[in-house]
Amino acid sequence: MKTKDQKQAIQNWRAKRVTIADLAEELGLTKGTVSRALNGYSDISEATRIRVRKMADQMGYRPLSHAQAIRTGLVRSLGLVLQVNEHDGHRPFVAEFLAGVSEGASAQNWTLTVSTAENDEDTLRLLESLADEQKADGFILPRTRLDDPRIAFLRKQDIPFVLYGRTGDPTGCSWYDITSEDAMVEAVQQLADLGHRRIGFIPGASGYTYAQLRLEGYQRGLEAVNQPHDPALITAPAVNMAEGAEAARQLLDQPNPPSALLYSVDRAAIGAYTVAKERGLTIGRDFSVIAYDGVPEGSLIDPPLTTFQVDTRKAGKRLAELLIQQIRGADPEDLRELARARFLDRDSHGPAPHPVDVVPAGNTKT
Amino acid sequence: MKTKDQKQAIQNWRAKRVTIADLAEELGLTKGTVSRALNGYSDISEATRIRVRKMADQMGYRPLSHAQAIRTGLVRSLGLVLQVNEHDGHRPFVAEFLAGVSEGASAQNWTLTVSTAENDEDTLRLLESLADEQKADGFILPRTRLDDPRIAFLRKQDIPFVLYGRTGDPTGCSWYDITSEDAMVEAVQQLADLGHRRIGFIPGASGYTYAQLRLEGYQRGLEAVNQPHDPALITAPAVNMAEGAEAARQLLDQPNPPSALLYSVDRAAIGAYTVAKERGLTIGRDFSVIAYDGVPEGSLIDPPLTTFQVDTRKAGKRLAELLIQQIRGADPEDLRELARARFLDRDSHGPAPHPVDVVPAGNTKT
DNA sequence: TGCGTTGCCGAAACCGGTTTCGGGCCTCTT
DNA sequence: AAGAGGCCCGAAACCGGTTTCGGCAACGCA
Repeated sequence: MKTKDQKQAIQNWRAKRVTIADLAEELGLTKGTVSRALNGYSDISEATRIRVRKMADQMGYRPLSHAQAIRTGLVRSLGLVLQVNEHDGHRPFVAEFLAGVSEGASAQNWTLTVSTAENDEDTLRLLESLADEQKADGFILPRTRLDDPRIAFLRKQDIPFVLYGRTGDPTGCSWYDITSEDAMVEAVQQLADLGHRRIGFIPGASGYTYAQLRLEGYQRGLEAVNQPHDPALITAPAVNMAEGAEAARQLLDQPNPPSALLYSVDRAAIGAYTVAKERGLTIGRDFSVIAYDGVPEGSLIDPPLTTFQVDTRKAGKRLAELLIQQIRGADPEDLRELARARFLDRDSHGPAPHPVDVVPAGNTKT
Repeated sequence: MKTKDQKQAIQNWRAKRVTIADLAEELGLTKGTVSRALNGYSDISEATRIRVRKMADQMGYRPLSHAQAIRTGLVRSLGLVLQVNEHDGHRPFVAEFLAGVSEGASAQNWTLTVSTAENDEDTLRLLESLADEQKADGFILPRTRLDDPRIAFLRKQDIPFVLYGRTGDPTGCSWYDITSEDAMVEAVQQLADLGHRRIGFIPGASGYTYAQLRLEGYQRGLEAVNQPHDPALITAPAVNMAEGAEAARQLLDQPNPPSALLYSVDRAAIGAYTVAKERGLTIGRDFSVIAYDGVPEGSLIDPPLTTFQVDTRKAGKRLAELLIQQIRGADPEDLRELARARFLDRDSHGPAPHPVDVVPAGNTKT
């Protein structure tokens, strides 16, 4: 079953690694005592605790997490299942997100187990087997939906998890999220201040919590600036260039077209650039565009896209920290955090083209 | 140290999970026998082997990899350390790559442990601790260099690894790679066929194997079409938009400027678009651009970028498979695979602007 | 002085697997 | 018919940790 080389290799690392038994012998104690000392049991005297701790450092002892796991059931690993065949609006962020999670995890000497799935069924299957085979002690769920099968599953199985995003039924859920709804409110206000009186809205993928929240943000924004809700100003969901372009056409072709388009998603907003070129319009002058996400391409296109930037890396880091806390016994409902997106004031938005009746004072960009 | 909830939770999954002892009891055998039966030892009769196999399936027995690991030293996990603060030309591919690796790994019931690092030192430290703590049985090394500290380290420690890319000293190395040098040859030939007599080359990040190979490919291409090597046609390395633009300026400002620019990296090539706009030139007509990588933005810009596409997902998958083979005892030097990039014939290249003396017959794009 | 606490640690079981060792039974020779 | 050998499996040690249990010694108190 095994080659000689392999056995040799195994021999090698076995020779090097210092075990708890080595430590115990060196200290003149038993394994059990050493273990309890290191794990802070109260029946170990302060003196020996320190002595053990010191010797452990000195000898470079590091317990094997999977040897511990066999008794404790914890492998000190966070699970992440990425669904990759969706609209790929989030792919540019994967690296950032991983960096964050990894940073948060390895700071406490935890690791990250990643897996990818094609669809919901796959995802659930993976969550199940990863949990069952104890490859991960808990999971980070990105891109949450209002009604999310992953949440239902993990909740039922009593497996710890944290959400990147919020969800319909928050019972027993922890999360970290960016308040993109606030960003939408802010965007509407900015546009209204610039004289825009009809603002079109292009929602994100339906079913996802973020899409719902951004829509609500848009609506709250309208109320804040005393503009009427007009269903004709809200298009079908758009998450990529083609859909974004289609949405732009539909809005601009109306008898009373909006002078500003508020996109839920950057990559859809890029579609508006195609439409502008088609029609010889200049974005930022003939009509305004504001979006959300902060994809890198946004700064490359002409004019650079006004949008909101998300600190994806920090999100990953906080999620890792929250999940670890939860696995260690914290109450999930105490672990909820929100942060704001950063406004990137670029050139795809500007004053409304046709001067309107009343422009609020002090907001006329010369 | 632990809450009651946690103990309860542990109780729960313990109750459910079927262990090898359960299996043995059900079969009227001992753990040892069952274990040997499942692992294909020769001292178990075919009959009982089948009986055990069947019962295992029926009861849904799945061994805990970390329980096995404590004796075997193998956790059935692949390690991947991503360096994230580099020029981010490869970030868009991270998701694809992960999907591939994950696919290859989970097909054989292995998992993937990911970690990120800021710099070389970090990376080595992580490799060391992941290997030492047996979080991974081997590693996949992306973005290899001619002289790669990771390779030196892992080789010395006798830890299995596979390269995504090649390296200076191939002793004991396995790899999967795309022959981007062939792509460069092909590009030069295409351009020469279109009448280009001076082709500029913009190298990738120095130190990386790919950069060296692509440069050699460019030079081989020149020889194949009988064009002279002119050092003035080779710029400093460029891996992002700014550097790419600078390289374009430098080449186009020469007294005898090239009519085509061959970039090692897509994201640098995008810089040429800025320069074209600055000078009122049209890419694909006034001068040609061909690049390499196949980043998504390439199809969004105007004109769409002619480039070579890499099947990153497949690369990840093959790498996972190769690494698993190696860990199972295969000779690393038998595990080497090369594949070709796919030419994306888009619009950023075209016939040379100033008709030249001799145009090879049959290659005049009308 | 006697007795119950308390503090502290050793001994041993335990977790879920793997691997070594030895021996019973059957078969095949001679 | 007896010895040799092979086929199979049980028994037990082992891997590197954790956790339970019990007991010894010192201490406090009456």
